[in-house]
Amino acid sequence: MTSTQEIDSVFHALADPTRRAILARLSQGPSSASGLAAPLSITVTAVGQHLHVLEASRLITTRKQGRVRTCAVAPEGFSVLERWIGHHRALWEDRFDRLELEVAASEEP
Amino acid sequence: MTSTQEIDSVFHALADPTRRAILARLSQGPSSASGLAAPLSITVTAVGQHLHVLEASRLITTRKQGRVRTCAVAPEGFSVLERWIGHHRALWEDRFDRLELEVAASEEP
DNA sequence: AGATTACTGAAGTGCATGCTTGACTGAATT
DNA sequence: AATTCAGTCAAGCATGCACTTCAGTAATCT
Repeated sequence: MTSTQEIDSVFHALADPTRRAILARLSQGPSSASGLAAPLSITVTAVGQHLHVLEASRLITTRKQGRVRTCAVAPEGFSVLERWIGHHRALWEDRFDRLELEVAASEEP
Repeated sequence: MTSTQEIDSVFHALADPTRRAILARLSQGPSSASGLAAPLSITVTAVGQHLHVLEASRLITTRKQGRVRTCAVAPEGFSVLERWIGHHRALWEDRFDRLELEVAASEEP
């Protein structure tokens, strides 16, 4: 099962363009916090805050060795997202199927 | 192609729990605005604002006949979401494959 | 025709959020 | 040992946003 809190944190994390840019960058390979900040033209502090949000929603993992924190994408957050989509798609396709049945039944009196 | 504006509007729409509740309700069948408002214990005005956001991101369609506006889920917004996930999954899995190749190459001197 | 119903628009409020600055910690470099 | 470098913490600011109330429009009911 997927709790609504998990879903909420994932969608909240992905709602921000800067965080999606960070994810796009990380999906091409790991990076440090300052390495992420440079092309975004924002402060390292701001990046740190985004990383905290992304890590809380399990979209990335973070590990600090020495003085540099290395970030990489994590599959868990994406799984939550995919399960949510799958669930809703199933609901609405099921409803669509039943609608077709009703139409078929009404055409055959 | 999917523009970043489309992606942004879809994620922004889905970031709000109330809007996701509306979607959950609509995935079980169409409803009017006031029919959506009742179980949410918020004003019809608030629902109308949410509907505007959801419609702009093509997650729902609405149609006003007479004085009642009927809402239903739409597949377009979800396609945008699925393409985004697929794109990122492809990037990171590709990277993962290349990583495995490197490891295999380094183990064979 | 008058009353009720379903929604829309404008304006306001309070809280969340993204970002900044400035001071600080600890690791690496010289 | 002194300095630079990577990141963190606290506080503040400005914008955005979800929601409300109040007023208005148009369709439906009696």
